[in-house]
Amino acid sequence: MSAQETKEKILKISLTLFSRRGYDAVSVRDICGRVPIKESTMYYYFRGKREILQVLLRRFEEKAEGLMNRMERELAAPWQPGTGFGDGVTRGFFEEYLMDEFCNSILRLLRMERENSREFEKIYDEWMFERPLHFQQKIFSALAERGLFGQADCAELAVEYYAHVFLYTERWLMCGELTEEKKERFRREAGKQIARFFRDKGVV
Amino acid sequence: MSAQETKEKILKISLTLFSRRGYDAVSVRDICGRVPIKESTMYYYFRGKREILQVLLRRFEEKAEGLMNRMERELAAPWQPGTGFGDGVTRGFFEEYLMDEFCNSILRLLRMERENSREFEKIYDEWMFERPLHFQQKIFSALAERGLFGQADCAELAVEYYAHVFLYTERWLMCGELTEEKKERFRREAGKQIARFFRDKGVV
Amino acid sequence: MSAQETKEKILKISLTLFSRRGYDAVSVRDICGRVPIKESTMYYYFRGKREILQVLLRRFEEKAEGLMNRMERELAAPWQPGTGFGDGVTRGFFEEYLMDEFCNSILRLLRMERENSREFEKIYDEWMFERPLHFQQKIFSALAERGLFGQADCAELAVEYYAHVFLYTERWLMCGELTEEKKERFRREAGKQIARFFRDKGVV
Amino acid sequence: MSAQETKEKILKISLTLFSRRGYDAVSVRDICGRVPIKESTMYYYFRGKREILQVLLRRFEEKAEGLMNRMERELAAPWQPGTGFGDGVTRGFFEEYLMDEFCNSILRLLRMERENSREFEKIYDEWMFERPLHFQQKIFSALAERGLFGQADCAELAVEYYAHVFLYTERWLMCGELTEEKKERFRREAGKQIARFFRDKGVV
DNA sequence: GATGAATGAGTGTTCATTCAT
DNA sequence: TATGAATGAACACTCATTCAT
Repeated sequence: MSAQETKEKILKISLTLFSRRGYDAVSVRDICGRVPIKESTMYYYFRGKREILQVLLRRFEEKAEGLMNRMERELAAPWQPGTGFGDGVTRGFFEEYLMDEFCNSILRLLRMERENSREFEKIYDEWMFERPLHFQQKIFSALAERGLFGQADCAELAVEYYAHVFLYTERWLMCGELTEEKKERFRREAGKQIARFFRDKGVV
Repeated sequence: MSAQETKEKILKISLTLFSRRGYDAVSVRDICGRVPIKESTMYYYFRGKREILQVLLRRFEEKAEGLMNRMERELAAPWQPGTGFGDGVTRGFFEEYLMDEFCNSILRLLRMERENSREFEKIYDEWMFERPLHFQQKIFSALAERGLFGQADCAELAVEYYAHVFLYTERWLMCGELTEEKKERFRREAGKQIARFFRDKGVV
Repeated sequence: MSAQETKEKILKISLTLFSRRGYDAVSVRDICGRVPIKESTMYYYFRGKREILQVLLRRFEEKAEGLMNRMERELAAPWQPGTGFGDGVTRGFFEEYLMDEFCNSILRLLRMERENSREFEKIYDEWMFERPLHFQQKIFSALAERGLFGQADCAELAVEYYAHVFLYTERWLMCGELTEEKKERFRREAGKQIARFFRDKGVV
Repeated sequence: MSAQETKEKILKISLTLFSRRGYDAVSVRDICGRVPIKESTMYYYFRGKREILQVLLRRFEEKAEGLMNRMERELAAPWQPGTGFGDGVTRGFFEEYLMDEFCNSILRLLRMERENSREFEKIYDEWMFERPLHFQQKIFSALAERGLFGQADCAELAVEYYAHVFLYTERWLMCGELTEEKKERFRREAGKQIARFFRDKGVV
């Protein structure tokens, strides 16, 4: 195994364990035993347990930032007739963010660690609430501009919409193993609520 | 301090710490240092750290069970004209459950620990999702019976309704200290969404 | 072995090892292995390795302070004819300070640790140079007052006198094991120099 | 940087750190981080950390031996009228030995390490006491031969003389950083004592 | 010449728990 | 009731060293 691979494996396994049991409850022994390397080898790649966490968080913020930007650009592009406008970005947000193994794990980890640290509380709040809500609001604004949606307070609509997404996210995506079965259940139930939401708002 | 008082103090302090930092991150030293008693004294009252947690959980289940039963009985009682039907139970659910210090702490603890244990995952799911949803469905059924609410799929309505409650619960009641300010914010924002919900459904 | 005895034994063994090898080079394992207790037991008596050192230092400062005070009082007392004035205090300084096992060990430890810490440098300087020189100056003043010694700059005389004491202290008392043989050699050689010193100064 | 330069840099930095903190307290990481090279590179130049120390010691012994021999030769040379006989060698002993950065560092290192090792204890004793005393005795013999000094037990005189040098050496040259200020203070205070010494002995 | 990758032994320290008193 | 004294197992981390490249 090459050096880069070893480092990646440490990161991958650490995230898996951190997201399941929380940062503190995972020991360096646990991580290294699964790579497998000796504990002292870990200190060749990282300055300490803490640094693993920091690298993971930095990567997450970059990835999430990139994803959000990409989706905003897609939103600005002209509407492709024949597809529900905004379907693509919604699917992107679900599949590449909430259900993406890496992002999902980080969000779970943050949800646990926010209790111990103001910094993590802030990051969790940003990426679980602020950004998604803000993004959803933009979608509704874009829909309204194109006349697909009645003019309304987009911020409030975003909250109403996101509440359903969040409930199902918490229920199916953020606990236990992220199985295909759970993902499917999330898609189905959240999809149903979303459909109802648009029907209620008079969108065809 | 009497024996009973000591035992209660151990439980109270343990819950406070567990709900903030998680079960594993709290040491017997932490707990006993705050009571204050010597660590070995704790083993006179409890078989071990684990038992403290079990006693707390048992109490919670009894208390929550009792609360739900009491509210269901209230729901069955004839409607007091002049008050919004169901207002009392809703207020009860908010004030005596989600915002009650004991229940709130347990729910936070469960939310953390469910990652480590199937058992806790089950309990959390039951008391954060299953029971509240089931209970909310009963409210809507009761409202429909009394003609205050159009006939509809009460289960689906319950989900739609509870999604908002849950979002605000997660955002304001389940992180950081449970201050009066946060409680007030929850009451206000959740209340607004609930009002909108009933308006949309044609309930006066 | 009683608790108090255990604590004292930890202190005694720690000092022995610290004074030989230096604080850092002595491990908690080393100390506990010789007591003998398990390492975790040490943490019942002391908050950490550092605290052992602090307790030892505090005791030394108290003891040395007490000794200096006692000797100053003796100096103020009327001269017992038939004995060399000041002989008692000089003997006290040698036997109960420089050659006392506890004080000797602490001084050796301080001599090593002063390289690592300004605090220790200060304490060493105080108890190896400042205080002894100041004390010796007082002896010469007292001798001069009683007419046993020509008036002179007592501070300079103290330095001249103490230089010999210090040389022999460093050479025989502050390295390797403090054997009776070395002590005897110190007494003899330092005594000779002291005698010569007084002879040179015209004291009978 | 050439291989030879790298090796010298390793030695120089090692000595600086060893003399400040002691051999054990300095890690290979510390040394290599300051060179800078990778730890593994060090093992190309030296068989291990221990060998660095041995090379330094060997060099010191050669250098000190050379210095002593040179000074003895100077002593045997005919007296240059107009200068205090022996001034040159005394100055040489101070400036090129006690205050020379390399020799000073080695002596400090030896002073620390002699506690851990018989071998170092011997070397320290030799180069801090035996040789200087022996050398000083030769100076006095030479002075006496030339009639500049009353016949006396040169060995005893040497001890008396060296005691002062040693006290000031320990106090100003062997702790903390070896600044110009400290050197100057040493020259001044030791010089004063030496002058007094010769005055007392009737040397003009 | 120099290093990237790895390791076994050891560091000080915290942990939940036991048990005689 | 309560505790003083003790412990084995685990913790994150540092160390000098090795060896293939």
